[in-house]
Amino acid sequence: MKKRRLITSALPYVNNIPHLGNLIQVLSADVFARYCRLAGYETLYICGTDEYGTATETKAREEGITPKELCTRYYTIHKDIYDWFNISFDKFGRTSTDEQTEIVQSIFLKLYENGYINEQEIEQLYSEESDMFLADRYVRGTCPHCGYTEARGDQCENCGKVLDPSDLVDPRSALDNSRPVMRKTRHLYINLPAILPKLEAWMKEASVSGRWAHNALQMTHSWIRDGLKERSITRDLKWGIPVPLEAFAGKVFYVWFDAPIGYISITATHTSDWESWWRNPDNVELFQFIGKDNIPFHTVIFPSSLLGTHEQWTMLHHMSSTEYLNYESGKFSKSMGIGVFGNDAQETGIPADVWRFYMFYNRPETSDAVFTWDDFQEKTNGELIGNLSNLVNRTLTFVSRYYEGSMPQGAGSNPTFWAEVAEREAKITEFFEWAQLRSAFRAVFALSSLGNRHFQAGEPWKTRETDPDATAALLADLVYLVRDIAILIEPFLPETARRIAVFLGIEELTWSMLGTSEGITAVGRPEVLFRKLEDGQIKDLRERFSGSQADRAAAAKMDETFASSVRLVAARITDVKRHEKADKLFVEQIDDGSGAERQIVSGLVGFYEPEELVGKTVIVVDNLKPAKLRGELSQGMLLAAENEDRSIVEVLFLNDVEPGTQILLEGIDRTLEDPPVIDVDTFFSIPIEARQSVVRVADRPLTANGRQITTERVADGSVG
RNA sequence: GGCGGCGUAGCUCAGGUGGUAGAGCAAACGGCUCAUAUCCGUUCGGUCGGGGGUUCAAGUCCCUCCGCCGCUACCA
Repeated sequence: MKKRRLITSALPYVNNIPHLGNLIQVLSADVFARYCRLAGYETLYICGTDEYGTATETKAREEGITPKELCTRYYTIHKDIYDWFNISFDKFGRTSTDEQTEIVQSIFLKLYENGYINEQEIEQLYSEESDMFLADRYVRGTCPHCGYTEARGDQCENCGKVLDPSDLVDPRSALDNSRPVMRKTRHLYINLPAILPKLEAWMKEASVSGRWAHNALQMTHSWIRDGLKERSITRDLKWGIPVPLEAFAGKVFYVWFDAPIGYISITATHTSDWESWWRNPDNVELFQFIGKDNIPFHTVIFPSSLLGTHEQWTMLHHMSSTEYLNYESGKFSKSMGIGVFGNDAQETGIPADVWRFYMFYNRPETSDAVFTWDDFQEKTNGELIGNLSNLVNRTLTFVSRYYEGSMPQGAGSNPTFWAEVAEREAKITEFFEWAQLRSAFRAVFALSSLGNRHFQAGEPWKTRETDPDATAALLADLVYLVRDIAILIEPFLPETARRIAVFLGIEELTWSMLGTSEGITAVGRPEVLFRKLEDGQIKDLRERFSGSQADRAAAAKMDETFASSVRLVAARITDVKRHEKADKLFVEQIDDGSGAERQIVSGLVGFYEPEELVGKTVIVVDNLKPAKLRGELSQGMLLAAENEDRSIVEVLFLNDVEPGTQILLEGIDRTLEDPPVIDVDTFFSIPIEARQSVVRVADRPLTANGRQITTERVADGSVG
């Protein structure tokens, strides 16, 4: 009796539109689920959007709609994309449901009864105006580290320091601008260390029987080694699941606690019999498909939550974690809009099966992989069309042309050929069993290639009249091989498999048909399965979705960007001290002409002595967000040129330039009066270089009082 | 600087527990014509990032250096 298989793919966060890199997990689980169904396992594939949490609450607030409305909007986008890719979910649900509330609360209460939940009292900011505790990111104020006035309570966007909202100087509510007060609040923590012995006992066995990947195990172990502590599971938010304790009314669970439980609750929205899946470890195997960044949640946090209930749950059996898919020369990036997104794929006019083909042919199974348009074209034309599609086409065309579409009747099948096929099919099945999808897929193409060789070696176009009996037998073998290939690719290319089945007059493909030679009586004239990807088409797509094109455009106007975002001024160094707690840093007092005191920190120890700097006039980035370097405030940054190996660092000194003078780009002589505050990354995104001893941005030299700024020792190098 | 990952043929990638380097594509040549100028065969091609070590034997283990990516820092 085969076990039932419960399959999940990581729940995508609702307000992210998935790109090809994200789609891999959902597609992988789909292939596995389709395989399991064909192979006769009772299968359930569950996924859905993860909806609770501050991110959606904030975004909904900004747009003036309810979080639920926002989620519904995005849920539809997700669903459309997955539908287009033919993902065969048994249920694609969402986490904002009554079932989720009920199950999360009951799991929590079990943990609570079993003593794995602790509470701690902390002080948090509270808005009396809005009558609510403020989530970390709803508090704004002045960063205690760098002085940035718009710092958020969770993290200062300026200096990047992780903050506690209570650290903020002069805090205010981002909702109503009122001044929040400190108020005591209590939060609940799950005691993961207390559950650890159970977790380890379970993991020791599960990781072996489920054949967890080496890297997943290693990641889990290191996570346990240096990170396992009590984790807070509640928040003072509205958009979430209420904590079912009177003393905690008004609080909700933190998303990471409830999200994995979404797998269970979504099942519950699909069938009232959900416990037969999730509370049935003896008969159900759980396969989870995730990205490599998600491993600890599925190996530690979620299992711990379940183990802590002291009840029976269906726990993770096999985990398939994919690596990253990169795009052309870089990474897929949601924030920067780089790459191909789910909705883009639809608009290319390229069928879903072709996308699916390439995603699996090049699935990032054991290491990161790269999506390139050239490779996409090459693999599609060469393998999908030249190899597999061609075998189908040449075989079926031959039969329908020379045998009027009826199944050739010959001297019986070739046992040597079928022995080889059977061996390969067994291997492919084994790959499928452990979700080694890419290996399985490639092996199918190798099998197809074998078919092409068999066809070629048999030369039926020659023997058709000289030895009709043998020729008919050969063709019959090939037709059944085509049928087998249709079965084997169904999980990957469902639409294509269905079309081949139609040519062969087969209603339903199943794994048990593999290797058999019966059931087909007639062959229809096949239509071409795929159109080749043309050079011009690929070129257009590459340009349309090219990040580098945007980069080129940006580079072309880099000087403009610089002129409108970076303000450089001359400043005189009045004092230099060694930083007491740092080996490489000087702390300089400077006069920037404004009369105000100003301090900057520079990593010049070893390159300059203090007396070489005092009294000199240097160039300072004026509108850089202040930062604290090893405890000392740095309000700006001085410019220095360095050669390639950083063996020479040359501070850019100015002669006869008054402090406060703005440094300009030649040809763009406009001063910047009210510059935006920029962070270091923004600053460094615009390269300043020394070329032939002239300091430039793009090709424009920097000038002070109309004179070009030059270097003495570093003729060519970068400036920062 | 620290932690993690990676570096295998022109390209995209395979290579549990160490035992004479693999696939596909690209390139060159030849063959075939049933098939979407497709298919089949042959050849070419790598001191497995550099160096050192352990071993009878290392792409595979250890050390070190270099380069790239991610996170991070007294980067700037």
